[in-house]
Amino acid sequence: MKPKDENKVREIHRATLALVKEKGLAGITIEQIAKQAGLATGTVYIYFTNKDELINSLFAICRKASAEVYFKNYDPRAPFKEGFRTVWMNLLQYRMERFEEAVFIEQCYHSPFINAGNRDISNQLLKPLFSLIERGKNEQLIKPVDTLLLLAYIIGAMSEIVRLTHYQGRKLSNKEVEAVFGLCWDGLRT
Amino acid sequence: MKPKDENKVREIHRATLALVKEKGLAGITIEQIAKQAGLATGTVYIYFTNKDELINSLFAICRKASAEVYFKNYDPRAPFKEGFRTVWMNLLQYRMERFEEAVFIEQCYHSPFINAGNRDISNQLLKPLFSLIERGKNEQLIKPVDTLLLLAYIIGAMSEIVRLTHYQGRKLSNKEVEAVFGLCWDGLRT
Amino acid sequence: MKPKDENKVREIHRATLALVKEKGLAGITIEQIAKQAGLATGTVYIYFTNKDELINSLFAICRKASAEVYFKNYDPRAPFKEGFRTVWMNLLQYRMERFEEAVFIEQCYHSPFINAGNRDISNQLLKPLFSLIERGKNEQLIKPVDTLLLLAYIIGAMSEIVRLTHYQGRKLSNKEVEAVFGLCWDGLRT
Amino acid sequence: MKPKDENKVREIHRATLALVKEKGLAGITIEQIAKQAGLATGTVYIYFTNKDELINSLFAICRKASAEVYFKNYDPRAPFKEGFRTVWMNLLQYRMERFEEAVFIEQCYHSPFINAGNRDISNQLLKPLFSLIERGKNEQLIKPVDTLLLLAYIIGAMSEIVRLTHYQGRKLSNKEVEAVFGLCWDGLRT
DNA sequence: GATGAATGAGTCTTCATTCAT
DNA sequence: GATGAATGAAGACTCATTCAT
Repeated sequence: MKPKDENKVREIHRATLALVKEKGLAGITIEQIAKQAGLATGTVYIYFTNKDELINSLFAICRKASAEVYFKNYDPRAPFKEGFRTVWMNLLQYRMERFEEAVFIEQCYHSPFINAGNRDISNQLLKPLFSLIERGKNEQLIKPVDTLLLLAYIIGAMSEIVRLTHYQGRKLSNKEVEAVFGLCWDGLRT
Repeated sequence: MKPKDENKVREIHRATLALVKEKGLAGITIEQIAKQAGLATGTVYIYFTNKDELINSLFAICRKASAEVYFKNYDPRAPFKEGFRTVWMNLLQYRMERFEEAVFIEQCYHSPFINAGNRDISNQLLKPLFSLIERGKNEQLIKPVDTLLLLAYIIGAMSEIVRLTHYQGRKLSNKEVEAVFGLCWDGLRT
Repeated sequence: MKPKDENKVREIHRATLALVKEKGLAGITIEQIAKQAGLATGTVYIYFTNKDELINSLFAICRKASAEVYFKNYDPRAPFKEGFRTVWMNLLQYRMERFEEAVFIEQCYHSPFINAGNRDISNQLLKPLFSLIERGKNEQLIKPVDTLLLLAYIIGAMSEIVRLTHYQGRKLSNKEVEAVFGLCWDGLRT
Repeated sequence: MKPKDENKVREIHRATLALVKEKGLAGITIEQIAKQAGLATGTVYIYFTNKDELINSLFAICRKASAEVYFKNYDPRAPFKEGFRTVWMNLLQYRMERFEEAVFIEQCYHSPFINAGNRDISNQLLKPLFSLIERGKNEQLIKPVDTLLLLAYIIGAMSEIVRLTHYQGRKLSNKEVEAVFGLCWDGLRT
């Protein structure tokens, strides 16, 4: 007896991310995913009841995984700016390393695949970031602007920069990272 | 292949934008587009040779249209900050009013529809913005950071904020618009 | 503009009956049905939303069509035996001519296709036959046995005889028809 | 291909009969059969080379089994009517108890599974019944009608009555059994 | 030009069968 | 022998595109 191979779930997810980045959600088929993952078409259906569930589960995983990394090395007793910087750097690194996931998430919004429940859950993952910004505002280090707007500002700028460099086929130098952080921080601070 | 009724072309484009926003590129069919535009399926093929061309032409139009609006009321003799502010406001207004186009463009980027040529052309439309930022850098009002990074910073932040408010089902108040401009400008300025 | 061709519905039904007789419900595919009807696969889906509906509609039609023929030339003022004979002959003729329909109906019972509603409706079609037998019982010409049992007796015997001759590749002679009617009538009469 | 555990073969057959009655031949899969029999999918293939053979073997068994029971308690020296009555009652009892088998046989007849050989063999099982009726005709107790027609009459009527009561969810009372036998016998007798 | 029915290649999904454990 | 995951051919269904009206 061969037990269900939890590894295969990961292989399928990985293959899906790669293909969505390349062709978009509109352009992928189960057969392609299977081939990319080194499996037969039917095998995909052992691990997922259908394409919908495959996409939704991947969506949920991507959302959750990112949230778990954001606060790595974050020390709540350190001064705000230092803590913010840590989290910001984590975010940047994660997004650069996992660009495919960002593309996938983006394509999922406005897709017939993602069900409403999944969307809501994923927003809750922003909460820790939300609290962080609130702290900065309480300490009067951050402008007294609606926190969600501030988060959109931070994440939007970062996403676009990651996207740009990705398509330029390069990485940000350390100097550039500092410069970009400077843009972001100067925008936020009082 | 493009006879008289230029009106129908616009109807089809409009229908496509609405549907892509609702269901994503992955979820739309020619039949749906035709119905939404109040036409028969076959009629779409009188105005577009195929789906590919329909999407590509819409992509090109969206790109161009936006570029044309950016510099409305821009006076090159006015001080830099004033000019930048004018362009920034134009950008913001355009994106809020035509959110569907932003979604469409975004979905197109990783899709099997958009051909390489179209992608390159569209980037050239950024040139005026590019020059504007360069001017700010020359006048030492803007940080000496790679201009493309600065553009990504400006546009990324703005896009995300527009998206956020769109999904919140609201508009930015005048005060919020000023606050957001403040974030952006404080980030950029020396 | 080419309007939906009601003829095609009939073609598809006809093709389905032929194939079910040949291969059973278990052995038919939409592609086969389409080919047999001289259509493309997709065309079948213009007239039926799915295989299920195709089978169910055919089931309903077969049931209804038969009921309409049973009482042809039946004169309620004629003596009972004469009227019964007329109906019995109609039944026999119909079943011999439309053997395929009988096979189809038979296969449909115990199939995943037929939905409960359809089953119930079809039973109501037996009502006229039911009344006829009741009349015979009232006139004390027919044995005082549960009417449904009598109907099952009549129809079961007839069905099997039709089936037998069909597979023998022959028709009943006039003499045989009379003989079989004799079996049936002698069983029923008081 | 048929090793020890004859028990499992029976379990698989039993499971198949139950499922065919419920869903028809068109609706069953090997996986369902295995699950119903409490086995793994692969195990079925230890006892049967393929689905075809599974169905055919079950078909053959059902046919044979029934034939063996028909003449239980039949005394060839008893008067014809008594002997016929014994056989008729055996047939009735068997069909009521094993309704599933009747459904299965019926579904098999127009199916891509049953091979021609199996069909012919099964008809030979009717021979004892055939001889019985011939005896009745020789003794001039039974109408001089083609024997196969008489058999179809007897079995068809009985099948339909069993089916009717089965779907009514009830059994025939002793009185009803006598009444139905009366119908049949009065039809046959001279 | 406009229509929408017709087409059939291409998807998703199922399922008989195989095979590693 | 038993298991159930893996396979891939085949079936249901969709949809871009064509074409008769």
